[in-house]
Amino acid sequence: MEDFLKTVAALNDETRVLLLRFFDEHGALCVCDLQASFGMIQSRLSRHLKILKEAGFLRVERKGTWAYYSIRSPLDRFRSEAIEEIRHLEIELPKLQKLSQTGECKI
Amino acid sequence: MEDFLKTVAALNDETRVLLLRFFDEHGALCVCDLQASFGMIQSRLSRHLKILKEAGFLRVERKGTWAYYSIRSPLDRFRSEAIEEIRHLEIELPKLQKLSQTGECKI
DNA sequence: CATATAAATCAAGATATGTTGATATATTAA
DNA sequence: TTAATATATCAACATATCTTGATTTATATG
Repeated sequence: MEDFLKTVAALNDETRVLLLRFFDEHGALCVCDLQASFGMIQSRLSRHLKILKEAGFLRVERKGTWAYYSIRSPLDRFRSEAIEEIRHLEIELPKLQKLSQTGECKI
Repeated sequence: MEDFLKTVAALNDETRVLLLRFFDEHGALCVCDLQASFGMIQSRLSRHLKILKEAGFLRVERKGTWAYYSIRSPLDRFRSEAIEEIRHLEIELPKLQKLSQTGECKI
């Protein structure tokens, strides 16, 4: 029960749904990429990424000071179905700004 | 997005997960059956049933003063998967007290 | 009609969650 | 070591959600 509630609680926020969809489309991204793409402040993103990670949706890989988040694989059945559902939502996502790759990340 | 968030919000509460599992096991039940079975007050149950209904999980059929709730059928894919997931949770449910059938419902 | 029962709704308080700005931590490089 | 950058965490406030008890609504019955 605890695990299930943590999973659905993670899904129960528009920002986190947008993030999951963004990762689903673009793969691994670091926080500053998301800051640039979504125009959100860093503490807000860190919080949501932590919730998604602890709910089993995301994994993190550190490279220097960067933290690259991506959708965990494999996902169990229910989480996969959730991602699939999110994949088919009609939502407008921001354009990807991948600053971490070009070294422009000084936000 | 709105519909998806409403669906996961409905799942994001232990009481509602227990109710869904209870309906999954026992079929149609009225509010007073649930009051007797769960030992919860009526306003609390009515609120949760309304949320589950408006999220597309339950339907209601009125018979006199009774309102019989049951899991809606057919459910779309994601809601079905949610029910399936809930079906496999290791949770302890109360024993069913079906007062509405025996006419004992005077709570 | 008046009364009784089942269910829905409302108001108030408690708890949880999200946002922001400030601060702390970690890594890299001078 | 010091400074700079990226990320994480914290504190304060705002908003949302849950619970309860009281009230309202709807139906059935005398």
